[in-house]
Amino acid sequence: MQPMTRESPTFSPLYQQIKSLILQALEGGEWLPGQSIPSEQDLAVRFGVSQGTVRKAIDELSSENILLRRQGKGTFVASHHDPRALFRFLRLVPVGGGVSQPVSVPLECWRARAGQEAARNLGVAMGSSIIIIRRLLKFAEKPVVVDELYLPGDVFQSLTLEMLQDWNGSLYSLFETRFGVRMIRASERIRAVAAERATAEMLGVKEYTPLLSVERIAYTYGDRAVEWRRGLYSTADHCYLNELS
Amino acid sequence: MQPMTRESPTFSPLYQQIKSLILQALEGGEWLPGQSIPSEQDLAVRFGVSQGTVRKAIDELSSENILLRRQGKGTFVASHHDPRALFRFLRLVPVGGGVSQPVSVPLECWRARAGQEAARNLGVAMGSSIIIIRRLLKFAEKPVVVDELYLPGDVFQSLTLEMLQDWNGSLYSLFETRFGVRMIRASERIRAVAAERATAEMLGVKEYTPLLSVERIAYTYGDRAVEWRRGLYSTADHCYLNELS
DNA sequence: AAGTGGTCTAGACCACGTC
DNA sequence: ACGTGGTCTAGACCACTTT
Repeated sequence: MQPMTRESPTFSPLYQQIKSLILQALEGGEWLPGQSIPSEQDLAVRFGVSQGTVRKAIDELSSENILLRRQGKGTFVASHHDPRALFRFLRLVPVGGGVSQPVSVPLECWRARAGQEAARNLGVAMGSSIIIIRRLLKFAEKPVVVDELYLPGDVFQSLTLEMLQDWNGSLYSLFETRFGVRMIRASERIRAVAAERATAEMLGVKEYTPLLSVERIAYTYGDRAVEWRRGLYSTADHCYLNELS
Repeated sequence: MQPMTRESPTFSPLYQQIKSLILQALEGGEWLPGQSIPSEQDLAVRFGVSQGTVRKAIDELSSENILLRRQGKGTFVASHHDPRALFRFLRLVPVGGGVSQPVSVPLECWRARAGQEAARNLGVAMGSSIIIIRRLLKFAEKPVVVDELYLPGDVFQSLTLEMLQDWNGSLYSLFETRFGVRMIRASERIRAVAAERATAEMLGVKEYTPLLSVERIAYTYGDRAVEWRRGLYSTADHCYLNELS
């Protein structure tokens, strides 16, 4: 592999090309979440570039939380099994300051056809098969979030309510393990809404209580949207924490 | 300058030490926001290290939005005058998808003594002098946010309501220009609350309308807290956008 | 001792912006 | 033509982990 010259219309730095090749390998399942990838030196030989160039590619993938470097041990494919990954996608902290692990309680799971909004958010055709999940998130036995998720049916074909209930771990670790779908990034749109009666009951708050409405679109490799969800957060005992930097 | 050995109890990589020295120079006002800093080669000579080491230090400062590299031109001290810096600290987008610049409308500005909460959040002694600002944020003539800010009195001594009203630009660009205080990062805690009567009137919504309560602590160099604010956001036409990555 | 990532250096050349 | 940051290389040595 050689650096292209400015003459090339598709010019990009060598380390970016290496980064793409590594991403391809990841997407193709050559190295699975939790496993180590080859050493920098091996990859340098494989791609025919210097170790420094591989290093720079891995640096970026590492800062994007796609790979994880561990000195002396190697470089690993990031996994949602890692408890540190949890807070990345669930930015809820107790208002008092303590710590407690969330417990996911799946309520329903059914098939449907994509409406206009779901189709747009998931990047699929209207009328195509989708899966809808409703679920509760509890902290220390107390319900804090009620979620509704929309997933593309083709990707999550064999998903059932039982599978969700039998799994103890995050949804994303289930998706990663059972469906080979690893969430890379997401964007959330947050608004304030009043609790409707059914929601209020599930969360144990009064009707019309202000709640956070958190709408998320999550993406896997190649910026492909594979989840659209809307959560209603009770912020009596927890708040959404965001670090601006 | 030389790399320390593992024997040293204060071991840190050379490039981290260079990074600290650059931060010191920034904090000391050696290079002001918007200005360029010396070239990598000059800094390498000044600090007695290789260009690559300076480069790595600047890389990190650049990824933290403290410096800004421009190929062919040089490396610049980031400034809140840069319109791109605005969205970093105000993650509001129109729900329709259009674009419009916010306009800040200062309402009040007065002196007070720090209570327990303000003292804790600003890292000052209880009873010390603080400044409180109330202000409205409008998008396309419509009020969307009402803010209350708490600032340490010693840092912002000469601040007046007139100064705020005469300034057209963001608050942070005022702080940077008039008080030499540059905000580096902030952390926000978001909850949902019901609008009180006075707030509802200012935002043009009904009493008890659900609003976002966004509480922010902002930090300058050396992780020193220099602002505590609470904003109430009307999310009828705008929503808070957060990218999880 | 061997293998991994982490740091540091020196030098070559490219791409961008200004003079 | 010159100066700036951006890329790429090759090699040395350090720090951490495992064998």
